[in-house]
Amino acid sequence: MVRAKRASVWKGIGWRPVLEVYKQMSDAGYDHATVERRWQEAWDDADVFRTPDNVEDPTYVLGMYPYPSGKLHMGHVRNYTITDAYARFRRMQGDDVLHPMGWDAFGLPAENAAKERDTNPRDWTVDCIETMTEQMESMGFGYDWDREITTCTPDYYQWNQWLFSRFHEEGLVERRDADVNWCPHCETVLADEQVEGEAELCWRCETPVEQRELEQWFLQITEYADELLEDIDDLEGWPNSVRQMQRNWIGRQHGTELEFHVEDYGPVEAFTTRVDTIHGATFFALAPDHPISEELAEEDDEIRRFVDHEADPDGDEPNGVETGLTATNPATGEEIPVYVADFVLSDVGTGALMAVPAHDERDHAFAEKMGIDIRPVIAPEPDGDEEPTAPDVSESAYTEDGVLIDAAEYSGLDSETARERLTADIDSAEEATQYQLRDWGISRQRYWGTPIPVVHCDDCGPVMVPDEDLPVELPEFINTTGNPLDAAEEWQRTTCPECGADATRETDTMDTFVDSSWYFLRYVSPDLEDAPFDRERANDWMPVDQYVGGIEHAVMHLLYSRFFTKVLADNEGLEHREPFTDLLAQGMVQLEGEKMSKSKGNVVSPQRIVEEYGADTARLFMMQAAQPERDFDWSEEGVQSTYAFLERLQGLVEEYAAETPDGDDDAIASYVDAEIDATIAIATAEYDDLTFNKALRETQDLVRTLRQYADYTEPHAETYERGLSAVVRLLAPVAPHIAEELYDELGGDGFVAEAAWPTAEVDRDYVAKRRRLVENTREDIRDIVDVAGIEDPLGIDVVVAPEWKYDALEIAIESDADNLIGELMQEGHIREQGDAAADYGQDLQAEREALSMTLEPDAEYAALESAAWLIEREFGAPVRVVRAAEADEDVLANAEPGRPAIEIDD
RNA sequence: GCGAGGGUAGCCAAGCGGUCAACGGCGGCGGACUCAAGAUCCGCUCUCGUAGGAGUUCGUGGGUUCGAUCCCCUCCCCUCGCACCA
Repeated sequence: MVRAKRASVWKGIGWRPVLEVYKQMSDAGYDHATVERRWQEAWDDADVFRTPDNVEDPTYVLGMYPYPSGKLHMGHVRNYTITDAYARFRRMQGDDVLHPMGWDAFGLPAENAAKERDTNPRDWTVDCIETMTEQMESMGFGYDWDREITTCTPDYYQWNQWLFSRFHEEGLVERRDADVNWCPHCETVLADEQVEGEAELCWRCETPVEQRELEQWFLQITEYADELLEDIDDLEGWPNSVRQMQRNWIGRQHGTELEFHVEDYGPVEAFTTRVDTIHGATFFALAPDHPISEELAEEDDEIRRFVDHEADPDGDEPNGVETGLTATNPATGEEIPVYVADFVLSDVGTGALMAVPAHDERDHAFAEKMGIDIRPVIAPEPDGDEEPTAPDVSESAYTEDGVLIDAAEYSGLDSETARERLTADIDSAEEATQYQLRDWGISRQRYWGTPIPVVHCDDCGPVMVPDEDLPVELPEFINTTGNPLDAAEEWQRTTCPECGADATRETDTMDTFVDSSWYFLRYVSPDLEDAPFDRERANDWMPVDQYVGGIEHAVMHLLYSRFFTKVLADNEGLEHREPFTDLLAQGMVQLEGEKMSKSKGNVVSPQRIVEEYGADTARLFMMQAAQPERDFDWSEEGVQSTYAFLERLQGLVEEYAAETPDGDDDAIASYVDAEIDATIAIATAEYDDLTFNKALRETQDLVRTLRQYADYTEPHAETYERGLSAVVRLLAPVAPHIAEELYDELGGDGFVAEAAWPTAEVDRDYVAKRRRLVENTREDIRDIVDVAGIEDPLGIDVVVAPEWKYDALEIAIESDADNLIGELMQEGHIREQGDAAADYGQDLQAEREALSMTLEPDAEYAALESAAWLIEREFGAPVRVVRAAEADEDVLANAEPGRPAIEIDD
């Protein structure tokens, strides 16, 4: 309340009628549509974002290219604002920058849309691309459109086919019958990675996936499993979550493969990671679809019934049926019963396992249910030289490593050693590695994709189409159920490249993830006619320095791209084994905590926002709302306040341009000047880190400081302009159009997009100390005024501590003497302060461990002097910053380094 | 269950050993301007305090430390990924 009244004291102090200007501004609004269009055209005319082929090693900034679905959504806008802002930042820092855009243009939605609209996928896709290109331009994204790629053009997809042939030559392509995931809705197969969650839903349409057996083409990514796994450790620029997801997906496990001899059937291979527990194996279990189970089911009704009806691999309960057979434990020679059990999965390990109920939770549950022996053979490591004692396994299994017990000559060994010994000692046992990763099935029974370049000949079988006959182009679209290529009979008819006989074309097309596994290489030389990419230039320009996209591609696209890169490195002379140095997985744009989706009807249209507020507002709001990797809520209020901010900034710049102020280069100017430096230093570091939210916060703070400056006094023109110019450039990566406009207004040469990034030499630590000092001092004054109930201060003295206190503080920090006061008193100039020295010494002693250096006395004086206007402005009273030498003794008692004494006259 | 990331004032969100009762924004409150409203500007927004003080706070409970929002451990909750994985 006290402070409220004070406002009247300094009303009207202002150098000019700022409020009037604001009022006119807000009535007029700012004409974002005109401004934005003007600069988009200007950039385009001047080829600002072109990256010539002859640059040496540009900073490669890339957003995951979009599927052309028709309209940009907020996720796209966020994704591409991040890359655009970063690319623009790097460009202003003087880097050559490669920032291209293209289209992931093959895919089922185009086929569905074509059917619905009675058109064809190509026309539909081209339309979508056109619309989205316009939208991207209206957002002000600065791409090198000369490098645009579109994967559904033969120019692009011929290289998918060419690469397929190269993979084939390297033995990385295989065709085989396989149980595959079949989406009945999409009428095509899906890779394992494209099936989501426990319910096994199609990643595109969320239809439950079925199993089918089909002849399929596979790329043998498993050949690279080890390298793909091990190189994850070096991907330090990637988020941990993504790295971990890829590790899990590859799922490598080291263990032992060994044979159990099953009565009547001979040796059966089992895989285990815990061969050290083999003495506790009390039964053997087969998957329901294991060949032996299937054979048994032929003869045994009980087993038949179990396999066909009861087995439920998805249920929580382990179910099983006894076969009456026994298996021989290769370590002990013991005969143990064989079960068919549904918790054994045929695609894990070998589909058969030795079960050790004492040391495995699942085996334990099954044994309890079936009344099978539970025999502990691993004990926890005992303390000291005590004997190991068997763990209690009646309730649950003991699954840790430990010391072997009741294990014949292996008793007493630790688990690790026992595993090595047993693997060596058991005849049929050998070390083995299992992976969860499967080969990548790329066959899709769809039209709108890259035709697999293969011809089927009755005599020669499947034959690769020779390179000179590539591309195999898609025929005209036929609107039919199932795969349109199956209906394209004429297209199918061809001759065998090997024997010349009549033959038919392969009608499967490639998974569109093939397209995206190398598109980042095509941008390097998009028009090259005799190779997918220019090898030399790719070696110079790759890898992508900063890649940005959604987390949903953590496994699929990002793993396949790594795989392709490694294959190209091994066989095509690419000198990089990883495609993406730094990866940012951007967060979602939500509405009231929920993901935006058409089905929920909570979608905010970027187009509407651009129309109402402009692209700059949309971009700036998004970038300041949260760190790029975090989810955040869209907020209409937030957008409005961002818009208002831009309007105010424009008012500030226009006012300056209309009439140059004529203030002095005084203490206030030096404060503003220091704040400009501080802002530049901090914002630059934050831009480097892609933490735009923090960079923008600093920048907006500076605008506030500048406004307060101009409100308070007539600014020093040079300082003020430097501040405005810094703000404009710091904002340029995120709000590029208005930045161009204001840069122009301030008389900048050329484009701000090509202007030099502002620089400042300041120490962030120094800035923090200075700001802290000023802030603390202001707070202290507020406290005093408040607590003491001072209505109307007449004058405020801020008194810097005497030099000897700084000396004493320094000594206190450095000293480790028990008696600090004694140590201080050894200094003559401190000792002569008498009681004051003793008092301060006691204070220091009390806070001994918490002391830290403040600014030097002169720096502190200067900082306070330059910030005095803030205090005057706030409290409406003249402020004197006083050096210790000019102050009274009794006042000085309260002054400490970093904490000036305060005297308020009321 | 395993793994990754989180839990900070009414909400969003910085901070990640002392300078922290904790930046900033939104919301709310008071004031300036206005005939008024809006916009804009200045403050306030954990509790108590007549000169900068004190108390209680950063999911929970412990611990390390002279000192913890910040480090370690337990537990709870949220989000994401994987999962009868042998």
